[in-house]
Amino acid sequence: MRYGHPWVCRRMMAEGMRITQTRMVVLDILARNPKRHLSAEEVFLMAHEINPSIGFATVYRTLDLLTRMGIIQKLEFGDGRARYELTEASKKVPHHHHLVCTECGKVIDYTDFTDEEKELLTKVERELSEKYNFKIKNHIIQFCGICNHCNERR
Amino acid sequence: MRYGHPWVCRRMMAEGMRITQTRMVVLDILARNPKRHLSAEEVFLMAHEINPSIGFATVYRTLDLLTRMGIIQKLEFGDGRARYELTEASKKVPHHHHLVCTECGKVIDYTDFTDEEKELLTKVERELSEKYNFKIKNHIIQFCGICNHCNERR
DNA sequence: ACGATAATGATAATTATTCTCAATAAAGAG
DNA sequence: CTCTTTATTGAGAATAATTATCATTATCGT
Ligand SMILES: [Mn+2]
Ligand SMILES: [Mn+2]
Ligand SMILES: [Zn+2]
Ligand SMILES: [Zn+2]
Repeated sequence: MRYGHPWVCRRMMAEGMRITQTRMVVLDILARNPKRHLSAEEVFLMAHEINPSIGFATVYRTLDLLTRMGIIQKLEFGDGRARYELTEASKKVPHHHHLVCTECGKVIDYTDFTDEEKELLTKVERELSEKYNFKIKNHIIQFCGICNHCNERR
Repeated sequence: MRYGHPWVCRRMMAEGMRITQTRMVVLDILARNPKRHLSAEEVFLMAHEINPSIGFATVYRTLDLLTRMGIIQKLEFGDGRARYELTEASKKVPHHHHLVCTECGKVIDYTDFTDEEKELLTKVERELSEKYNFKIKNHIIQFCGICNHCNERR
């Protein structure tokens, strides 16, 4: 069968993994929804519409696999369910961080200031990596607070 | 009764909250273990040793309360349980960020580079705050990767 | 097409966290 | 100190996200 995402497929094959229908469907859902922060359940529901035989457990397994491969990133915004989005490495999504409202859970992606941030981050990563002998794969940066909507309701 | 943490007590009273045994015990446990990243269960077990009548639900409630007050911070390192530590605002713990090993779950606190980081962070926070009309309370910065121990085991 | 086996789907099991509600204890008034 | 009000608590049940199990299936090199 023919699938998209040749870069991911190549990596999977190189590591002896099988390229399955479910894996491609899950990856495709994430690639087609770069702006959202999908939970496992949301991915499952969308996958289920494409192919009703896809199971919930496999969605979890696939999300975990893609996370370990560094293709997607698992994020926890404090509402008790993990969320997933493509990483910068996928080339489908720009490098960005998050603003999280602790009142309503709203999440804002921001790409501003990332040049300066990026520079410092690269430096910090390099030095931490050296000092602690730690192989850094990625990072999570979130600013937590109250969004404008929640602010006005006071 | 006489308790420590006068700063926290003052804030609680000012907001009409009651200063209870359980709250003080939980706060004390966190203040006495600044280096660890205690889970709710760990706090409960320690609280239970001090006063066996303290219940699990109240530990959760107190951790949530202290988090909302900005005295402690809730952290998720990806192992499925939240962890808590004092914030900088408590003056008992220095401003720091985290290195998280995605293999074994080890967490390293690092205080290096925080001067530069801090400066940029302050600037970013100010600008984001303005642009998105977002009242920023704190931030979470984590570098994820593989620790030296896990690296050597390959 | 075939065989070895990695991957899957259904479902049960686990586990962190939240909810419920009667009982308790903190704080202010007298 | 005693009394009253009511925020807070403890026990246990309930919820909900994630993980484990296991028989079945689909992938892929041959
Ligand atoms: Mn995002
Ligand atoms: Mn820490
Ligand atoms: Zn909000
Ligand atoms: Zn490790």
